[in-house]
Amino acid sequence: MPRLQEKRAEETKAAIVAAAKQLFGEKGYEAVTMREIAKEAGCSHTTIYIYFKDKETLLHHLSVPPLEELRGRMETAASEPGASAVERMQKLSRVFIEFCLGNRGLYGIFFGVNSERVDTASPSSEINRLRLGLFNLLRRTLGEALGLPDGERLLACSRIYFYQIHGIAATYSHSKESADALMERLTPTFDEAVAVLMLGFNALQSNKEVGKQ
Amino acid sequence: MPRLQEKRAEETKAAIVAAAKQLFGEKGYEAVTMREIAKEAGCSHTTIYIYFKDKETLLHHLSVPPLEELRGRMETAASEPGASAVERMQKLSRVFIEFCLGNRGLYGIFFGVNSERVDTASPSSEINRLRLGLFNLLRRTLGEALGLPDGERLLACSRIYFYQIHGIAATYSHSKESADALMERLTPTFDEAVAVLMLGFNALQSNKEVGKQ
Amino acid sequence: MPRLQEKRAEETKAAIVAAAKQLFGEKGYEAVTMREIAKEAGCSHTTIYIYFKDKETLLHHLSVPPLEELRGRMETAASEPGASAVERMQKLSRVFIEFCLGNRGLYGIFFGVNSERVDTASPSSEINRLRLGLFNLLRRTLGEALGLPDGERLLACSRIYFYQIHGIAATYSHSKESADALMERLTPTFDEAVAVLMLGFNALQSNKEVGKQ
Amino acid sequence: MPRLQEKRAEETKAAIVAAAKQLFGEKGYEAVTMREIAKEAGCSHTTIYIYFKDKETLLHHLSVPPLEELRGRMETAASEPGASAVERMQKLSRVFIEFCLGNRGLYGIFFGVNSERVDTASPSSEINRLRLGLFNLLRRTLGEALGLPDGERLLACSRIYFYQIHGIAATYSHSKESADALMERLTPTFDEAVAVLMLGFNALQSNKEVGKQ
DNA sequence: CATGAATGAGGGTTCATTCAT
DNA sequence: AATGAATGAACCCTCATTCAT
Repeated sequence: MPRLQEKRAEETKAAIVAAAKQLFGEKGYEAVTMREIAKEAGCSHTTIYIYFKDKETLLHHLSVPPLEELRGRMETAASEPGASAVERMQKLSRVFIEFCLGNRGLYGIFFGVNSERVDTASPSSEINRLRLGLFNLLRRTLGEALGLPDGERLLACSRIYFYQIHGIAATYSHSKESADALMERLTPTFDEAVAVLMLGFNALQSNKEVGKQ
Repeated sequence: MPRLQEKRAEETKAAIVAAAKQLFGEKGYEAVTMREIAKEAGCSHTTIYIYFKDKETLLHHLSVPPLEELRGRMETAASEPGASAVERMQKLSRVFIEFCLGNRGLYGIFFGVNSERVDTASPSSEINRLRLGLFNLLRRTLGEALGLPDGERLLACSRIYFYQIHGIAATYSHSKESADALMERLTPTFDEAVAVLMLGFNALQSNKEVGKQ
Repeated sequence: MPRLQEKRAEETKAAIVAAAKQLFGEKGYEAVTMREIAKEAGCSHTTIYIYFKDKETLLHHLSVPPLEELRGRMETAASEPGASAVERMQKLSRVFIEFCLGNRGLYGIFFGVNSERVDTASPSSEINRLRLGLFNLLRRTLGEALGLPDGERLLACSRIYFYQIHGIAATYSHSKESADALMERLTPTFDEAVAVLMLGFNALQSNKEVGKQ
Repeated sequence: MPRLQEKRAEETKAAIVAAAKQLFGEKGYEAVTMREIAKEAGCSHTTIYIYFKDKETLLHHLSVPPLEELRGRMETAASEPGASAVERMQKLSRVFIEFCLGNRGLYGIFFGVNSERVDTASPSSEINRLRLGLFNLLRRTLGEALGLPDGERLLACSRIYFYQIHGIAATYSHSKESADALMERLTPTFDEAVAVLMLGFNALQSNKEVGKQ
C-alpha cells in the first residue's frame, strides 16, 4: 500500500506548484530560478524535474488550472439571472480583475508575453486557447448586454472593453497592496469604469442611429 | 585641446544611449546584454562602464529623456487650439499609445516594474515623478474636457481613462507588429475607445445631475 | 516456496542484462542511461542496483557472455571441415566482424578501453583474458592455415591479421548502417581483404625461402 | 601598443588548446569537461568561451591543424623520389601511424565518431573533408604503386589498405606505451604489414590476369 | 578615453545513485 | 524483491562586471 508515498509525492508536487506560482507571480518567469523554486518548496531542484519536464512545462501546468477556474467563474457571472446588463458586465469584470490581482505576476504571463511562441509548441497554445475562450466569452456577453449582433461593431466594443479591464489589471499588477485590499478600495472605481463604458457604447449607438436617419 | 576629446566622449555616450534605447525598446531590459549594446554602439562593452555604473543605471539614464519628450508631446496635444474636447483627448491618447508601442520594452519598465525597487534607488523615483506628471497632465486635460473641477470625481474619471490607454499599450506591447503597422491598423479603434469614454463620462454626469434634481 | 521468487528474480536480472546489452550495443556505454535500461527491461531503475553494484559492474557482467559466445563461434569456424585455409580464415573473420558490428558500442569496450582501468578492477582482467584467448585462437588457426610453427614469424603474421580485422570493425563501428546491411554490402571486400593477406603471407614466405637459398 | 596583451592572449589560447589536446587525447571528448580543460590551462572556464564558441568548436580548432600537418607529411612521403612503390607506401603508413599514436585519443575523434553529424554543421564537415582528402591521397598513391587505374578495383584495395593502418592505429591507440616506444618496437611489423598487403595485391592481380586468359 | 582579457556567480538540465516503503 | 521519491554532483554555457594596459 504505497498510499503514504503517493501522498508525500502529491504534497511535494503541490509544494512545487505553490512555490513556483508565488515566485513567478512575484518576480516574473525569467527572474525565477529552478533552485529558488526548489528552496521555497523545500526540496532539491532536481526533484522538480521529476514532476515537470522543464521550466516552461512547470509554468504551463501552473497556468492552466487557474485560467480554467477563471473561465468557470466568468461564465457563472455572465449568466447570472435577474441582473441588469450593466450589473452582469460589472460582475464579470470584477471576477476577471480579482483573478488577475490574486495571481499578480502570473497575470503578466497569461496576457503578456510569448507572441513569438504562439505558433511553436502545444503548451503555450493551450494557454492561447484559453485566452481566446475568455475573450469570446466576453464578447458574447457584451453582445447580449448591448443587443449587438456578432460583427465588426461588437468586435470593436469588445476590444475596447478588454483594454479597460486589461488596463486595470496591468495598473495594479505590480502594486504591493493585497488583492483584497485593492478590491475593497477600488471596486467602486472598477464598477464605474464598466458603467461608463456601457453608457458610452449605448450613446455611440444612439448617435449612429440618429446619424443614419 | 581637450575639447576634441570631450566631444568624442559625448558622441560615444550618446551612441551607447541610442543603442541601449533601441535594444531595450525592441527586446526588453533583461533580454539585452551589455555586449549587444556595445556592439550596436560601436564600442567595447567595457566602455559602457565608463559612463554608467551598471546596467540598471544605464536603463534609468535612458528612460528619463524619452519620458520627458513624451510629456512635451502630450502637452502640445493637450493644448492644441481649435480642437474639440474629444479630439484633444484622442490626440493625447494617440501620442501616448504611439510612444508606448514605439518603445515596447521600455514601456514595460516605465509603467510596469519594480514594486520592490521603487524605494531602493533615486533614479527610479525620478521615473515615478515623471509618471506622476503625465498622470496629472492627463487629469488636468480631462478636467477641462469634461468641465470638471479637481476632486474625487475627476480623479476617478482620470483613473478610468488611464486604465483604458494603459490597457491598449499593454495589449500590444508584446505584439510583433511594428508600432507603425499597429497604429495604422488600430487608430480608429483607439479613437473610438476615447470617444466612448467621453460619451460615457458625459452620460454619467447627466444621469447624476438628473438624479440630483 | 522461494523457488518462484528466485525464478522471477532470474528473469528480471536476465531482462536487465538483455536490455543493457542491446542498448550499450546500439548507443555505446556512456550514451545509455540506467533509466533507459530499466525501461527497456520493464523494471524500475532502482531494481538494477539490486543485481549490479553500479553501471560499470553491469557492463562487465554483460561483456563476458557475448565474448564467450564469440569465441565459440570462432572456434567452430576455425575447425570447419572440408574448407580451404583461406575459406576458413574468411569464415573466422566474418564471424568476428559480424559480432563487432552487431555489438557496436560493446565492441569499443572490448577492444578499445580504458587504459586507466585495466589495472583497477578484476572484471576488466577477465575481459582481457578472453581477448587474449581470441587472439590465440586466431594465431593457432592462422598458423595451421599458413603451415607456420609457433614463433616470432607467426606472431607477426597474427598481429597483421588482427590489425586488418580490427581495422574493419573500427571503421564501421560508428556507421549508422545496420550490421546486416554492412555485411551484405561489404562481405566481398572483407573476404578479399583476407585473401590478399593470405596471398601476401604466402608470397612473403616464398620470397624468404628463395632468399635463403 | 597592446602587443603585450596580445601576446598574453595568444599564450592563453595556446594553453587552452594544449590542455584540451592533452585531455581529449587522454580521456576522450565526452569525458573531458570545460572546467578540467580550464584548470589544466590555468584559466577560468569562462575564458575558454572567449576563444572558442563552444566545446565542439574547440575540438575542431584543435583537430584541423594537426590533420593538415599530417596531410602535408603524407604528401611528402607519397612523392618521395627514388623509392620503390613498397617503400613509399611504408613511409606513408609510418607517417600516418606515428601521427595517430602521437595524438592518441584525438585519433579516435578524427577517425571514429560523428557519423551522425557529418551532415549537420560546417566544423565537422571540415574534418570530414580532411579525412576524405587523406583517403584520396592514399588511394592515388596506392594506385600508382600498384599500377592500377581509378575504379572499383583500386577502391577495394584502398579500403583494405585503410583497414590495415586504421587497425594498427586503433590497436595501439589505448596503449600506455609512448608513441616513440611503440614505433621503435613495432615499425618492422608495420612495414611488414604493408609489404604483405602489397605482395597480396600483386598476387591477386596476377591470379586474375591468369584467370582471364 | 578606451579596450581586450579574464572571471565568479549562477542558469537550466541530466544522471547515477540512495532511501524509505 | 521491488519501487517511487529524492538528491548532489556535475555538465555546458551566459552574463555583468573588473583589471591591466
